[in-house]
Amino acid sequence: MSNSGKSVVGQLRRLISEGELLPGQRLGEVAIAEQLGVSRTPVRLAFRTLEQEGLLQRAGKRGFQVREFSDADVHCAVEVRGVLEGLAARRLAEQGLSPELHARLAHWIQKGRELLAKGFLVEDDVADWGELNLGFHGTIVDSAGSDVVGDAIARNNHLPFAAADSIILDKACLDREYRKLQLAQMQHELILQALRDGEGARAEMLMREHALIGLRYAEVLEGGGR
Amino acid sequence: MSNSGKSVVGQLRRLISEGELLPGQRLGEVAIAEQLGVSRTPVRLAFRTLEQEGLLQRAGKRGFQVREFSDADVHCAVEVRGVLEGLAARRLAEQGLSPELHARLAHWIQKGRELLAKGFLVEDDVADWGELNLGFHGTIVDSAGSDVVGDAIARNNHLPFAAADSIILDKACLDREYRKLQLAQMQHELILQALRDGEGARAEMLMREHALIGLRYAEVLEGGGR
DNA sequence: TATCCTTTAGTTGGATCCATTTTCGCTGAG
DNA sequence: CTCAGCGAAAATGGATCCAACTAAAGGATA
Repeated sequence: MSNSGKSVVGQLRRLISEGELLPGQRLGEVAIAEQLGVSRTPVRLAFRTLEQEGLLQRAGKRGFQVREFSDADVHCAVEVRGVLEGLAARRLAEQGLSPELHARLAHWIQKGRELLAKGFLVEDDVADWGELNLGFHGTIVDSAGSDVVGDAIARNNHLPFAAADSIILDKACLDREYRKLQLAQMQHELILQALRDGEGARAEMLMREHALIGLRYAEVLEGGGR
Repeated sequence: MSNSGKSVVGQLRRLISEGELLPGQRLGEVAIAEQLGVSRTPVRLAFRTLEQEGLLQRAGKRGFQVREFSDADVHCAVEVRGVLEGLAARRLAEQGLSPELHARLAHWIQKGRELLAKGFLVEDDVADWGELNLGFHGTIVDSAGSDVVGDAIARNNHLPFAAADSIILDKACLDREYRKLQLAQMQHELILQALRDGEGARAEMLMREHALIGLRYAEVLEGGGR
């Protein structure tokens, strides 16, 4: 079977985010089980996990259905990530940035500078930006002093449109994406500045605004990008 | 069986929050299954749910263990609730408070006034306050325009010390609790004022500060009350 | 003809069974 | 005496079986 490698949860997540399973669609355990070539047991386990993640919701008294997200939901999910990452940034600024942490963040910022230095984007840059963006954000969140914040962000990121690396919406329009990443890079640098100088409130607000980058563009692009 | 009524998830949650299952303790499926008098299947489902809720974490490659929470975790969890409820309050203020919503919130505030009017607390008041507090907070969160915020808060509230109704720590010391609830009531009234007048930033900040009530007391009380 | 009741089919929750993996303990050798 | 290797037992993941419940469909009666 081709599914041995990937978990049922991951497969279902992919099927949902790729639109194979439509929002509102009712999911039967047996149907999914035979579609994935496994027994009902792992499917039942996966349904519970995905329910907690927010991708599925109970359909009445019987079974689950793919949750559908409105524009307001997307907006809220991005704002939720913003306030949570803002909280992490503020805590980090308040507790002081160690030299090691500063170096780690500066490393990712340097990566961003190099990526944008040539003045335009190529397709491969998208993955590289995703990596450094994940590194920058992850470093801040993991340093907030408790896993609780990171867990809350991770749970929120299970909503496919809410994750930080969903900034890149449109590989076709690399010109616009370049300007977007320029702005994001600038915000990263300002955030590090605020963190270094212990400016908690500024770091928090910068991080919250930073989260909205993808959203504002998504709104302009007529609700694109899921 | 005495467990037919309550779900396995609920029973495990109770066992954990009551200290029957100690933090760091390894949980075997069979052990829990026969302790609860059920088969392994519902236990396996419950473990996945509780893992997502953050009460359990994977113990190496095999099985789960009760997650242990540091003081920093407690602090962070309360702050997370604060920023999320603050987000809900700000959104509500920005979108404007309908007359119906204002009436609902004023109703809970009136309940609070009546409860505190007599100048002291009796034991039964604790449950009443929990109900009105839940009503007030729930009304705001449910009106934020998207279930995403409420879901994030609900997930965070699965951490037993993070829920809004965990303000009441000490039934023995009703005098101190009375002063605490007086403060909380005042904050509720200020929050409604800010919501009514469309003061988004003020509503958010008041809500964030409001979340810290239990925490500040808990710190003074030497980490008591879970 | 419409509504209510009954029956039936399908779906979900719980229990048990089988296979795989991991860990612990025992034994033997250096 | 210690460490490594092997074996056994236990625990977990997956599959299947059984029971209970829900929902839908069909028939009967007003």
